[in-house]
Amino acid sequence: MEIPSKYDPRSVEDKWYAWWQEQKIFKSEPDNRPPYCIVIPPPNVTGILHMGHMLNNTIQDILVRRARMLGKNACWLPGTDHASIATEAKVVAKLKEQGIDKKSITREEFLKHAWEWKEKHGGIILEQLKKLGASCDWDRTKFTMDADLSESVIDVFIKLYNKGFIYRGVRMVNWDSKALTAVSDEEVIYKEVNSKFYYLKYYLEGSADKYITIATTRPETILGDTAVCVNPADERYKDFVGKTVLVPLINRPIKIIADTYVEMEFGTGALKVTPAHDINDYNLGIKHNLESIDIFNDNGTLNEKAIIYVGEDRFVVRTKIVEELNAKGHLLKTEDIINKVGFSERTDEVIEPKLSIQWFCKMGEMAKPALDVVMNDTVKFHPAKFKNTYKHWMENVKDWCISRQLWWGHRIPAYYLPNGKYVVAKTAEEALVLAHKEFPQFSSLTVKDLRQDEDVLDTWFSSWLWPLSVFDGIRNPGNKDINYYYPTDDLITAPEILFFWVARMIMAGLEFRGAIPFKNVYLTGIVRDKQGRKMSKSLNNSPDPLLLMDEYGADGVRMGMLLCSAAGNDLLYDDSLCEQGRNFCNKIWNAFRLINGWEVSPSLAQPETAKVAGEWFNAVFNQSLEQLNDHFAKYRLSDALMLLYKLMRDDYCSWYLEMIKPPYQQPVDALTMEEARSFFGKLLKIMHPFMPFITEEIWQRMGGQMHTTISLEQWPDVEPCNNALIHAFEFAETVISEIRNIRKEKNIPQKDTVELFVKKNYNEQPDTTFDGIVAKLCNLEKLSYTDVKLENTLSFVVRNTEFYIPLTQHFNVEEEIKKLEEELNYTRGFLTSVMKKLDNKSFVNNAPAKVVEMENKKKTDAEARIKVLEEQINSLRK
RNA sequence: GGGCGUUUAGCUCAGUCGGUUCAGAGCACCUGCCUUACAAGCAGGGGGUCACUAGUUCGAAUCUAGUAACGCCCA
Repeated sequence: MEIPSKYDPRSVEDKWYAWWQEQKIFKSEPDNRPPYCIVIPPPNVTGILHMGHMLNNTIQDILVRRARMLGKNACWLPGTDHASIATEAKVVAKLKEQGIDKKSITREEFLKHAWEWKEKHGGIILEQLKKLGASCDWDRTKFTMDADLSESVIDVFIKLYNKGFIYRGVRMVNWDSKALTAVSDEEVIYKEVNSKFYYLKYYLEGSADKYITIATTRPETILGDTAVCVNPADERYKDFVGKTVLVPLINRPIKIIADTYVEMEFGTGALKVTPAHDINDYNLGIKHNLESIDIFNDNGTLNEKAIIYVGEDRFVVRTKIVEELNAKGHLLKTEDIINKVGFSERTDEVIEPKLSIQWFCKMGEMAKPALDVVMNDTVKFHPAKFKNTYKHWMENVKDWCISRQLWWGHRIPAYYLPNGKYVVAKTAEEALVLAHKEFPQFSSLTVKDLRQDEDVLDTWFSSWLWPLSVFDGIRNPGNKDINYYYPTDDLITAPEILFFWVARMIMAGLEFRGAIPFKNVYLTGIVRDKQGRKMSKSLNNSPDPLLLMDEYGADGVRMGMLLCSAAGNDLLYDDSLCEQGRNFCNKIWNAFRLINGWEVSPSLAQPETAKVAGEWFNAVFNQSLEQLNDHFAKYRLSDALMLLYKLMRDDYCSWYLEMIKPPYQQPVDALTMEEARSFFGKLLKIMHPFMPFITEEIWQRMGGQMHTTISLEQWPDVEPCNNALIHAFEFAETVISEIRNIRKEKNIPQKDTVELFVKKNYNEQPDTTFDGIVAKLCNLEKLSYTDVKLENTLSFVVRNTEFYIPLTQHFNVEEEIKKLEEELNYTRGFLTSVMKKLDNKSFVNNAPAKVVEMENKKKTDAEARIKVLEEQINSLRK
């Protein structure tokens, strides 16, 4: 059967993926092998596969597949998270399209729609991962809102509440007035925007001309002002402190207070204080016992406390109020400034700092041990530089706002009594029991009188349990799975979520199981476009991974992603990387075609060249395998792949196969064929984690045994081998390269044979190991040794051995002399630099003996070479 | 404003213990080849003041300090 000269991934990939699944290759159940486990960073159910997932999941698949081949019981557990804000926004939008307003339906009705949406769209991304070749145990797929995982979340809430770690409090939160929920600090993106600084006059009470000027970027918030603050050391305002001014337009009297918090140089040095709408003002308000006036509704419109503009949007009011302030003589001037404004990561709405009652989780006590395990490398970060960032964050950790004003998610298990007090329990029934116990005065209370908290928990409050809850480790801490797979081995994620996911998983692991959740954290970079911009929908600069895989093959794209991705570094993605991956697949494919096309003759003996070639490649392979294992141990996957690329392309294809290639249309001997196939098989195995599809395809074609998959082959052991051979070949390689150069310079075609004479000097004995190979690769008619210089021949010198190619018609004495003189000059310069060191007494006295010895060897070698070159030049000049 | 990191070839990056495995790799580029596995290929080649300055040292891309540019996180 004719094998096409181009590898076609499309005809291969789906076939093998389906077969792997059918054969349950990725299935894992506890047994007595050592486990290797990765839990997937659960992608968001609203998500579709993007380049970040491609990178992240390729890395996970490589690690899992290698572990499987190392004989471990490898389990890669997939799943998704419910992404409360993003999903709820999607569902609300979808309902709106259908003409349904969220407010007009009940919570239960809404959740029904949400679940329908999840069932329909929630699994898309996992299906896409299969295209990539992800070797997940799909039978174990989890979702953060599965019944068992949900129960775990609620159990943990109750546990932490009873421990006093969860409390309810009034705090300044980041309010998203579009999503109508508080968002965490981590979900606020600060962007620089062009703003205006408005200078406003606040007149002293009862005065028509005395005023104090404040500067603000948010004039609409003056309606919530409850003080003006100046620095006590500020001479300009000394007389004002303690006096009363009137808030413009509404004439509310407020005090002028003094606090060193105010910077005299900033703005006018007088600060309007709005405790309900600015975190710094809030703190100032607590200190000075100021009133907080919240003038905003949840949707960003003004409420009746603002007195004017009630019901109008905050940004509309900003424009209007400036006009009015100007018209009424309160606006002194405006200035253009650039300031940073927080935007919601989810809705891109300007975040409103807002006072509200939220649920919080105390972090201090849990942070301490979680910091320790990272600092002492119980949990290792790759690259380690992220330890610094982690440390800084953990030492300045703030309490975690865990409530969200949404319906999609885990509802907070707090039940309010008619008097506003509450109890925390798993069910309403249990809550009632508790209520009766804690509040005996409500003895007639029934379940119907209890009102469950309307809010749900932050999605991270379920993801932080992920490595535990997917194995049911919260509800059933003694079960077989959790005991076997936990702690998991490696976690692969982005540094962006180091704090609000990785750190919290470590905390949760230690808090709820007393053990770390994973041993290694591999932090990937962000995939950017060629110009270094983040990939985003709005820029439309992100390629569709599915189209990419269609064009270059999953293996090609996997290789493309990985080639440029040192751990922790951002990678600048370009299609040409995938092209390189595709080309490499084609190279491997053609190596297979070559071998596959050889006819074997059982009667042929193995030629000496093929024997040497086999020994040499065996040595190279084992040396490379050792390095490869080392790269894996250090999580240097990009280096590992590059090593494989060179091993396959340069060493196997360009050198080894050319060494053993039988003459055109001649058969190959059986032993050489066997060796070539065996090496190829080993190469396929160690490349398999990176390129699972092509390696399986060729493996099957070579073996023709459908019952064994390369995925379960054993990773080769490093065998002892002849490393001296590798070194010896370097000399032969230089000789071959010199001859190729001469052919090229003199335009001598490869098919014309040439003769080569070798003259050893200084009584050196020739190492003839590679002579046959040199002769074969350079198409030599004859390779012979000589004791005399040959005249009128082309020549070159390697180390201090002379080589002659007797081709008189190509010989030009001037060119030869020139070439040799260039080398002579270079070597003399080299010797000078060596002598400089050796003549330096401090160097000889202080440097380690080994280093000095090396310099001495360089000296002798250079001197010997110089002598050979000089003699040759002299003989040419005769 | 505070913390951290980065700066090596046109691009993306290695460079572990300061010293011949130290100036490297891949890509890109240039030259020559449609040589019978592969032009998605082969064989060659050019290209860097290791950001800058000072210091430590016999010796610095590597260690120290400062400067500059860029990036990330936090406020």
